[in-house]
Amino acid sequence: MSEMGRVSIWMRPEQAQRSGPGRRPGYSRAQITATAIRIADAEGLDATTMRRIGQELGTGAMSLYRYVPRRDDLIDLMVDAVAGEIEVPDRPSGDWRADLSLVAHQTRAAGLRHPWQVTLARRPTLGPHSLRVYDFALGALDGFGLHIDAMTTLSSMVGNYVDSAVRDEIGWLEHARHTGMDRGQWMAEYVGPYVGQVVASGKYPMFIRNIREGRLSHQPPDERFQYGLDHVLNAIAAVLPAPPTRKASDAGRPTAPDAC
Amino acid sequence: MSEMGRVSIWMRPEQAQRSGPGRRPGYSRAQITATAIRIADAEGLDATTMRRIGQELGTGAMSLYRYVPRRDDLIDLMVDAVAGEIEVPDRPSGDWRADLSLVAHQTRAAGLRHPWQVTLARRPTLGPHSLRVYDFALGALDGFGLHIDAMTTLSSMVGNYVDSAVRDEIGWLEHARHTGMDRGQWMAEYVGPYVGQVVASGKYPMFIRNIREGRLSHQPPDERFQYGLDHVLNAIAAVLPAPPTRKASDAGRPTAPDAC
DNA sequence: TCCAATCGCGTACGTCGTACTCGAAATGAA
DNA sequence: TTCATTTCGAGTACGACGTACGCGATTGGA
Repeated sequence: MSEMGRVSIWMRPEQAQRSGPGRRPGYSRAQITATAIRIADAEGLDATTMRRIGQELGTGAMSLYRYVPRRDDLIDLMVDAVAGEIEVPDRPSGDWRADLSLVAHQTRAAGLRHPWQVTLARRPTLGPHSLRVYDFALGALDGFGLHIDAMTTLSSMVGNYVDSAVRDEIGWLEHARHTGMDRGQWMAEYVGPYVGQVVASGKYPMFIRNIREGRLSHQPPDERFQYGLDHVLNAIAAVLPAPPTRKASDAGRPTAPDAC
Repeated sequence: MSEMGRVSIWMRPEQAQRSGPGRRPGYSRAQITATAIRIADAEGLDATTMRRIGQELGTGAMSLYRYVPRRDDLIDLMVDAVAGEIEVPDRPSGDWRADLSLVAHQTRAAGLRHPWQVTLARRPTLGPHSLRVYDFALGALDGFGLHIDAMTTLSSMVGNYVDSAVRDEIGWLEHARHTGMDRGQWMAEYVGPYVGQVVASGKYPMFIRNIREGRLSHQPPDERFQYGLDHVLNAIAAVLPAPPTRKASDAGRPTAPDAC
């Protein structure tokens, strides 16, 4: 029994309705995962302890281990459940820019609904929902004659941008939860004086220019996100060859140099 | 005294040699940070406990709190110390592509030397060394007439790529430390059978193509990193206007769009 | 010399994940 | 219906963790 969890959680599917002797399970992975996500959304991942989840379900901590080998595996399940909220069509539409834009916005929305998610740094989740999103994003760049490696690289540029942007957007949240100060306090008390001191020091000229001339951080989050996303998609469009078979709508950003 | 650490660690510099009564400190922030980094390099961040650091220094855990308000702040110090290993010139060279490439490779090297670093998901570190690197990378894109916001966005595309690439490169390391299995075991036992099962299922066509046709994951890490970096830099080059004042050497547009 | 400030650090508290264990419950076979 | 078999629920316990608190030892200035 102490050999549990020596293998990927995705290889240990929950046994569906068993037939045979023995008591029937009173809970389920989906129920436990949903409860854990609810707690993490409201109070952060640190508050999402096994005891707390059990308490929320009206049971003890150890009961959960009948359904999940380890807390880390439960977090894998949580991440994939969040990926399940990302709504993408079954198949790319043919407009790669619209498709990647859709994935980006959906992923951002899911990230904002579940702020704890971006605080994680883990190996990529291989759960079914994550794979579905991955497949859609990669498929959007299919049909240009690119090598699969090039498609992966370009597609992940969008993914990397979204991750980074969402992390910036809510990065202060976890910190706020730890210290109990909201964003205003954080700016004013925690880093504000330090930033002022750095600016006054005269070192780091680009950092200072960013503080002085940068408008991005003063814009509404939606516009800020779109601004960066447009830059990334423009850069991709600029290296994307013209689609060979597909009719060139405004999708492919014509006259692009070849990239591979 | 319990008000300690309610403000950024960078606003609480270590008091240099104090003059006045009282015992002289026997340790230093730099010494504690270096010790913590050494432990984290060898055994991972989880093993880098306050007790362990103290033990390595021949003292107790609580002694460290004379120098560092909280463990989180010590981690900030560690991150900035790693940034201090990134060697960049005082000022960009004028060849933006060479400059960004330098930062990318140096950052990767530092990340590989300190694998724990990429497992962190934190607000950006504002320490002096981090700011220096940030300033250099941003300055490389100066002189094209771009708005500071555009420069920030493009520069961070490189940073995001490096972060993601290094994370992929050593992502299995932390996991290996937790489970005690090396990469071979991890592939063969942990996800291997699952990946085979996914491929056999026939779903996720792009994922399958990546497994079947993708050469990237079978290449040496250095080439893999360079491949992705070239794509990112090519994409940036493709949206970069011609430099107005600077003589157009091979810097702005490398005339080598195909890197595959 | 003596005072006050500072350091080193032992002790202790509340928290965590989870290994172990055993009674309770649910089934199929008799 | 009865009972052996199997699984579930959950209490207890262990060894970590970060760190609050407090006290004796050390030091420079008056």
